[in-house]
Amino acid sequence: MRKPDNPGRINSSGCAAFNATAKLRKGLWSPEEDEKLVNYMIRNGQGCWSDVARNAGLQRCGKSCRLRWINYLRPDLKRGAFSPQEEDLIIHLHSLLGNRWSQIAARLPGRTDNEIKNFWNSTIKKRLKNISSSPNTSDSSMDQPRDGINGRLRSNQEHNMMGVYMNPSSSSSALSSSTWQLPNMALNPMNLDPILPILDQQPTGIVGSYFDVQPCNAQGGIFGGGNIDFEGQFLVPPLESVNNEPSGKMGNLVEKSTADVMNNMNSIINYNQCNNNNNNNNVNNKLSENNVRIEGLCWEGDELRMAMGEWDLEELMKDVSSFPFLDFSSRMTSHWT
DNA sequence: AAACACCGCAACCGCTTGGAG
DNA sequence: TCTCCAAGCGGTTGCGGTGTT
Repeated sequence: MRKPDNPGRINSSGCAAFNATAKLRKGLWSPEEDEKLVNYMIRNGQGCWSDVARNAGLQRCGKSCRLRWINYLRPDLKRGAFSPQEEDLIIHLHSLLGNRWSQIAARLPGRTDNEIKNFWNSTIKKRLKNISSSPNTSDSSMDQPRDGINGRLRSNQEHNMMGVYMNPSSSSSALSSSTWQLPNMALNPMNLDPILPILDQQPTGIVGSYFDVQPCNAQGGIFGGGNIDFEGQFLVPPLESVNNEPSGKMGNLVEKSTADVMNNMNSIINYNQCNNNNNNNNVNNKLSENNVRIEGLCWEGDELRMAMGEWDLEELMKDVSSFPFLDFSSRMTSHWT
């Protein structure tokens, strides 16, 4: 926390528009200031933040008001500790999005980017660091995702394409497990995620893409195949910004069947790199037989690229051979028989 | 009980982006 | 095209609380 500055102190931050004419407060907000801001927002709603600060009678810059409202006073904020499900989701999303806290926060209703950022830096990062501090994972930097087996730092491209830090124990607190491994990724439409209710809050009512991940075995054989135990889960609700974009610009959002999801994913990862077509067919057939359906948001080609924030998938796919965990087919068959 | 170390988190800072004129 | 400004974002700071010695 910061000590409230003298009210007379000239603001030297980014609130340039006010500096010349007003002496602005900095530091912690008093209850009176909070009350003024809340009352104003309730009465007038959000407008230009400079006007909010002025009209609410606050000696604060608009930027400060905005932050206070967004991070603390907003009525729809969820308070209290992060649930294990939220932890899981944050970790999964961070593995995909990196430090795009606002993007992550957009998928966690009631949580702010600041809150998630703090939570990550103080709690999750530390736990991951502890996990990675085994003899084989001595590198201390946790800003990059790492291979849970040998501690090798992965490139951002690898990072973006994989779900890292997957939790083998499913919905329990993700990082409480000492057996964290990189996932072998596989689709599992059968296993509904306890996080799913979060998605009900998506404005369109469309449920987001849902993929499951397969934890690697405890012996470190992440690419070893073998029996599949679908436990770890992986969920990426859609970006609201994507939802709101007109079709044609950001891509259409389409509800698709599980088989379609499979096909999309296969095309996305340039499935030609994977050899076992029989297994792939086997999986798709199995999905079709069971008439299983994922209420999924899917993006194809450019659509997916846009949805993933302009990442160059072709670039990402260049090294697809270095992502054996993306080979769904060779690890799924035993589960479906 | 006091001193110290560590941690969590509210708030700040500086930069980028996008819209308006 | 350029400038200005508001909004948004991610990184950083530093205080108060808590745990440890």
